[in-house]
Amino acid sequence: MSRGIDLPTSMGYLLKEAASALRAAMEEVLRPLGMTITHYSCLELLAQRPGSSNSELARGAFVTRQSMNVLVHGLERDGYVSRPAEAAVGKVLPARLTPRGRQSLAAATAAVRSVELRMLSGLTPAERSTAFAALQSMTRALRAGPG
Amino acid sequence: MSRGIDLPTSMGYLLKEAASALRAAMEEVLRPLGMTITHYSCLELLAQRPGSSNSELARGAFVTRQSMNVLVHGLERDGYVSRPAEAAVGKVLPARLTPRGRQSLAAATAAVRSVELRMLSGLTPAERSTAFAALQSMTRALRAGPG
DNA sequence: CGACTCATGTCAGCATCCTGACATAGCGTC
DNA sequence: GACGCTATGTCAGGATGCTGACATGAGTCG
Repeated sequence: MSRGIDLPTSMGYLLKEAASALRAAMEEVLRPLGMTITHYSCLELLAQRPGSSNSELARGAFVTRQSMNVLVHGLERDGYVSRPAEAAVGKVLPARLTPRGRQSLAAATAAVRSVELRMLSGLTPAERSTAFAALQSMTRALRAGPG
Repeated sequence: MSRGIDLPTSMGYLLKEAASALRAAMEEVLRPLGMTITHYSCLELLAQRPGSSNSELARGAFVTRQSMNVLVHGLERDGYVSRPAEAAVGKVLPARLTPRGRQSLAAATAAVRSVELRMLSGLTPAERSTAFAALQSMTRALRAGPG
């Protein structure tokens, strides 16, 4: 089919490839639970930072406020999260997990953890920490801007 | 604003974070050239594998055949790539870069290369190859499936 | 206090990409 | 040659996410 020419051996392409594979694997294990990756990300963020605002969740899940807004509304409608009807102070509506949301998250977390373990199965602890530091360095350098 | 609680320190989150930062940085440098990431990816793939089919390009750019199809039609309309009107054999329409496409790609490649260099600026050659191998291992393990 | 800046929530419109489905061509097997 | 399997190109429909814009509230500085 293809002439077997070398695919791009750039770190950028490899990073995209790994992220794509991770995304596919996570979708695969979350689908049986009736959740999407964004669903899970939102719940996981709320578990770690209860009372987060919509905008904070959006930044944590790498989406816009608007997208996260419709998602949170859906989660609220389905009883996974709860928000006060009106802002106690300012315009921020702090969201929290409901018991149902916490229960749903527990199953999802287990599934995602298994994916992450599989992803790291071929690496020694030393290699893992090196890769971890390298990814942190890359993210920092990219965020620094062109200057 | 936030209580400064530790953000997820999982490799998966970090991978997504790095890929997101890379995407943002690439969009930033490609926008002045009037190109999107998918545009660039398609042209780069065609430069490395001339005569690729639409489906091959889709796999290489991590999108569906349908999405790549509309993209290639646009690139063909704008004179960046050329495809035969009818398939010489089978249904495959092999695409090739036009001189204009090659010229446009050259500028984009330079811009993307600068982003990649910035991304790797904080890493030693040894760290780079270790990270490269780690990403390859992670991708392989994820693609292997749950079994 | 008044003006300015910033962050947030929200609305409307649009672009992008995907899922599902279909017909067709090549390939291998019998 | 007939059949099944795979891959490709294409069409229609819908879900998802983003850009642009607006009003409001909080904090800051003169």
